[in-house]
Amino acid sequence: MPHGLAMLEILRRGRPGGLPISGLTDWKIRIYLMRWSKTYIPTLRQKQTEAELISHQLLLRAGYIRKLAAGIYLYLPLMQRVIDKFSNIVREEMNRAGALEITMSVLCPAELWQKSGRYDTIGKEQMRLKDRHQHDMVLCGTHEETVTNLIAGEVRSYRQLPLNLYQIQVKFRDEIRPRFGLMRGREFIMKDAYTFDADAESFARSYQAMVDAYFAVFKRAGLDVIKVESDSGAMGGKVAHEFMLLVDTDAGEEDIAVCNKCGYAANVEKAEFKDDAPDPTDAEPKDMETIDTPGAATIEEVTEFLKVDATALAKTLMYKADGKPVAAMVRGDRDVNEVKLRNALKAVDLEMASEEEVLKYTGAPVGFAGPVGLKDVQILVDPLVAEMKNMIVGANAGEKHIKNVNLDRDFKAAEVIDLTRARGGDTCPHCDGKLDVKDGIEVGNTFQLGTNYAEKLGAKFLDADSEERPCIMGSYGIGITRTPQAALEKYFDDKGIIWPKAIAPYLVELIPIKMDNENQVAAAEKIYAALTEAGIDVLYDDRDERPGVKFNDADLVGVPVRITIGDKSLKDGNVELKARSADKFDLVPVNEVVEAVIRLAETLN
RNA sequence: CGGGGUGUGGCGCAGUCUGGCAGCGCGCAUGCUUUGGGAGCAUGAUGUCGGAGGUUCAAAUCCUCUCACCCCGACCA
Repeated sequence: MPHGLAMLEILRRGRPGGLPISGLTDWKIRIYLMRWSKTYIPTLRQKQTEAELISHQLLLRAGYIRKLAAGIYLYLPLMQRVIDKFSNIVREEMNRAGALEITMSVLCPAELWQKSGRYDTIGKEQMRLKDRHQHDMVLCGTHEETVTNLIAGEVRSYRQLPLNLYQIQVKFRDEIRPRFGLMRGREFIMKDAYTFDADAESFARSYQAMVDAYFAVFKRAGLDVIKVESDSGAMGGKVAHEFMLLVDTDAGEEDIAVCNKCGYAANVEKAEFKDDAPDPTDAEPKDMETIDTPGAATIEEVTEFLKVDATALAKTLMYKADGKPVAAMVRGDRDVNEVKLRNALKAVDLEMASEEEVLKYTGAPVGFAGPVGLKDVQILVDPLVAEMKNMIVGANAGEKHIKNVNLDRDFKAAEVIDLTRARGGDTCPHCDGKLDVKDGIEVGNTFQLGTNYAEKLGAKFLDADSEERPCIMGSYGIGITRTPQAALEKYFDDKGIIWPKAIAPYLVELIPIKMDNENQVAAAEKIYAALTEAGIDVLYDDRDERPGVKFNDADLVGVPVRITIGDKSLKDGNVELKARSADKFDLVPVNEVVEAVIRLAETLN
């Protein structure tokens, strides 16, 4: 028996699940069962109603995932292979960057989160439970507390730094509303890395090393991502970046402001901008005048009623920040950026005031709030409003507005601070380019954490001058399960998935047209053996199905390269080689298939 | 948590308004015929109609409670 077929016998008897098969060289260790009839790929013909996004729909239909409960998914054999391939890319690039792989527990004593202070601020998203001894435990959605605790007391000298620890592991966040399949699940897999440095210069190098590694990871995975500035949210710290995959479908969960000239890019939550509106009139302050505006509550209605531009109005929006009333003022044509507002207030809890609360705070129904005469309400004013003269605002009375209102003369601001949400067409804060707002999916993030966690959890060391100092930390995530799904928002057509080759479950799908044709099966076995020996992942569709079924399943599953074996070409000793992304195939002699596959794969994303 | 919606065979759905034998398509099993883009014929299996309680001679259908899931919003390292 030829060597190839002997090996196939080993494979056939091998255990599913990818356990190493003895006697194979290192690079063949990840070989699995690859016959369709022996694996488990439950494809579905019909659209599943539970899925909205195309990527989610495809993963369900092509047999990659199944749902167990809201936001909790099982990864079937194809998905497991995608996860393995992407994880390995991440692992290799992290290791190359000098990070060390560890595994931390999903469970964590609540005590550590109480120490860091996040137990009280992270909210209901954190899953909490008690063990049999009634000890409070949490399920980790991120591991700053755990890893910092690990380091605390163990790292005592600057000589032991820098340190970069990472894991690829399950996370749990009890999302208020899970959706979009793997993109917003409650349980998911994440690569999370944590750096510990002794000083700022060292930290800058560690951070840059992670940024470089991230670009390398996404490039290898066939994904174009951009790095954008982001808000650091509940992580604390000042500087943060997100790695975004820009998409054209409606799956974009984040709005990204991108300068068309200088490369500035930021999450709209964070984005700064220069406003282009004409300078406010330099008219002298006029006397305030209360005017009736019957039936005009919204900005549109008021501008229509008074025949003025929205830029002449100031909106006063009522919020409740940690239980206290707050008024946020932005220009009439602008929207409040709630992240900026939250940061300005340093509030844990921020929500818009209800209709009843607005009535209580302002004495008027929604739509007529204004800063003049507001009592016991903190007023934050956007700079664009601060420079307005003779603005029009709500009168805190039903159906009334006030004209010619001026800051300082007519009301006082607790603070003048940027509260406005950037929008497409705004001018870049760093050059004279224009900002474009695009839809993106976050696939990775990096945070500069400073010394907050190290101080609270006692990760301190002695520096060269024998002084005790807290570690400077960073944390870095890549969504292992979300990224492949995000990729599908870009790589699909009306027939199904078109994987980038590096994260495809298999590189090649092998389809004999007729399984009861000896010549076709013999050629298939030969090619299967040759590709397998060359270390190429092949999915051999050995089912006795009609060709249409096999072709449609192949297109749905999205393996990048397809080899079709049929009588038409086989009579001349050829098989058909076709890229999933192409319309046409090439004829290739049976004994040259391996080289041809490698050559074709080189040209594919 | 607020608003809207859906639970009927493995999947997709009809039936519910107006109570009266639980149906259709796909899939599944067996046989025959087929075989280059989701085959045809024949035969067959599969349901506590999400759950509990109630009304009724009779409940998938009406009433009450409850659970799960989906969509919109708030939230999101």
